[in-house]
Amino acid sequence: MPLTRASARPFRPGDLVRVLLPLPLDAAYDYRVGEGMSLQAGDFVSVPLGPRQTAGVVWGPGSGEVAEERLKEVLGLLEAPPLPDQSMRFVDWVAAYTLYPAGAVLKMAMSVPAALAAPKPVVAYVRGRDDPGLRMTAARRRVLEVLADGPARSLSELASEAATGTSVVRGLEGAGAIRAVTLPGRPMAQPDWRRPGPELSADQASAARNLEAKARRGGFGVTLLDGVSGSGKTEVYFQAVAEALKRRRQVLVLLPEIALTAQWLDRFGERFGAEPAEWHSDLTPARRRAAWRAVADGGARVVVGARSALFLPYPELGLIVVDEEHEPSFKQEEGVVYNARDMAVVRARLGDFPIVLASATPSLESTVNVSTGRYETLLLPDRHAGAALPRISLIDLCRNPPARGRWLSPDLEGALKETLAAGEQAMLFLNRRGYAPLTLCRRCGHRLKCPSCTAWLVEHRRRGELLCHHCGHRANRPARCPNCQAEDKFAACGPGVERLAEEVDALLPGIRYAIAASDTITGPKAAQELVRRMEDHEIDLVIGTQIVAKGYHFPLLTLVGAIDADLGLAGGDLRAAERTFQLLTQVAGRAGRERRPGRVLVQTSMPGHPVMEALASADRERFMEAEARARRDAAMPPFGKLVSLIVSGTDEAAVDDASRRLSRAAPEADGVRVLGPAPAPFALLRGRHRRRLLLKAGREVAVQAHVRRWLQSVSLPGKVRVQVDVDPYSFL
DNA sequence: AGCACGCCGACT
DNA sequence: GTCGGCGTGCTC
Repeated sequence: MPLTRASARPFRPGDLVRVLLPLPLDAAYDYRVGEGMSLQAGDFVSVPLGPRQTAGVVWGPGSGEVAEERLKEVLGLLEAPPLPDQSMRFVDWVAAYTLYPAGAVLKMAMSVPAALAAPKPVVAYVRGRDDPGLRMTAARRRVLEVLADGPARSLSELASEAATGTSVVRGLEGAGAIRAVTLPGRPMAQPDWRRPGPELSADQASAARNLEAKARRGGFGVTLLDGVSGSGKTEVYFQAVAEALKRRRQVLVLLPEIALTAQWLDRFGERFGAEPAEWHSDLTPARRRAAWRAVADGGARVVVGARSALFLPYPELGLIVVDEEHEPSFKQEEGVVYNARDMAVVRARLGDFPIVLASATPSLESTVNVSTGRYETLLLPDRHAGAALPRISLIDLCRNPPARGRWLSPDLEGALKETLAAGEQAMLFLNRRGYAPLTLCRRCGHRLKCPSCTAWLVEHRRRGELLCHHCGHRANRPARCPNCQAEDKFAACGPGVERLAEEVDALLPGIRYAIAASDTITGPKAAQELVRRMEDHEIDLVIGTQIVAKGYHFPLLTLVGAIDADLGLAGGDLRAAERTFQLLTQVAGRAGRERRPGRVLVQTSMPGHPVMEALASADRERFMEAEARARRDAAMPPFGKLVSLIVSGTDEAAVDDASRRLSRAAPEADGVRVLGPAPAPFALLRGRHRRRLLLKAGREVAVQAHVRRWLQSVSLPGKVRVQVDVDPYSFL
């Protein structure tokens, strides 16, 4: 009916519309709808902005608060499906919660500007006219034979099937023997929910049925899938994925570290017979564009991605799975600061569909939400296929120390030798990149530090450089001490994975090992290569940082050694104990995942610490209860709320002045306290001085309103920046 | 985020 | 004398 059509596109020529731009502006801008144009909320449009033009989204009717002479006209409607209403509400919600401008949040949903143009038609080749005069070569003949049967091929497909280069194909095109045609966009291969899943254990099957029923019914609800490492959580939630696909809904699976998901993708492919759409930072521009577009037009039914995949414009999202939900890397620390796990729950609530949080070591937040009844829980207490959980033993470094200048205790060294002698594989875990975390001058004690951060320079011997892990500053190893000019007096202090490798190499000459750290495993390809080398038993040992804790399944790996289990406990971080427990449990979970039993040796100088006792006694519940009690007593999250403000700038005096003024203007209300200013843990970072204020409030307090009013009440010079972090994780 | 405007060091 | 460094501010 005309009536519904008119109300569906309510903005007509001459009307004012509010257009949200993907920029950190405080508000959406008003524009006038041009002649011959009709718009609706969600439309992607092109608008003038100062001297340039930008893409934005029609957010609603104009505010009418802008002087007539400043108003400009919408330039045009872009050829992309409109941003779904749920995505718009999500952007507004995240902006209000994180206290970032809505435009900054929208930018995450519009991260591929090229996707807003009409998709390029797919060009493919078919046979052209038969020309007896055509000069024939072997390569040309192969090309024509390939096209003789079956469908049109793209340039690259045709060249590779005919085992020739693209120039031959183009030559034939020029000669008229083949011609290019445009095809409608190629549909992507679709995951097939009808394919039978693997046989599940009784526990798995009952959890799977439960999730399946939730996906069938729809409706918002959070389920914590709490299963020990190796219990087959993935297969269980795949059942819910299959059900959502059957209901014609899109599915999003969030993984903490997409570089490490090669094995996950293989499993998905085996289960559903097609690849999901991938979304992460190292996609090529073309694949990025294709993925965004496929999500927007509904062609992508399953998306697996890192946290930013949450902001893609799903028109039919019906299930989210957050795998490894405890992972701190779900917290985005740059740009808009948000926690993807928490925002995923919000997204599910806005869309009124179920969400599954999966982990072998659930976060305290989720555990508490289960105990208060906000989340449901499904338990998988046993490893799949009868594999046993590994035995965890502590090695007391005070009683059983390594030799001087070494890091492997005699016990761990012995276990390593035994394991390799038995033809099995081992993993050594040390959460420190590089060779040594600190280099000092033995004569004067001078320590090499970063010129623009409060941090030591870390020696990376293999690259022959000293690196700052915070700003990327690089320096060569100086020949003489910059302080006392002494030559050759530098001493490396403490171990990193490279130094550990050196020790192992000396101990077991010829041992085949790989170092796995963020600088050696840089993307999915490198991760896949590591997996392959382990599976093919090309290497006997992996020496890795925290990136080896996640998700890997190495059938022959039976020994895990944690070199310095206490590393994460230093520094008064709120979540230090929880995180250390999770990390060590996850690393331990790599051992003995198939028939051969695993063992885990944890080197610690604090065997009496609650984290170590919990690991040794496999008593997660008691540990988490004690953590929860401590947090409740201190009114800390999740029993209280925190907002951190980092004041930063290059001018230290201005930063100090701004922080003091903020402190004086701090909100005064029941249940709200402001601590600080204090030097932020990195008081100097990338050349900027930093001070921190911390707002602490009761659970019931609407902290956002307080902080918004607080920031508005103080006018600060432009050279001083305030970064707001609602629910800070790392206290950096 | 761009892009323009504006105020201090090494060039024809 | 200017070219240009990026620090600061504005964009409906």
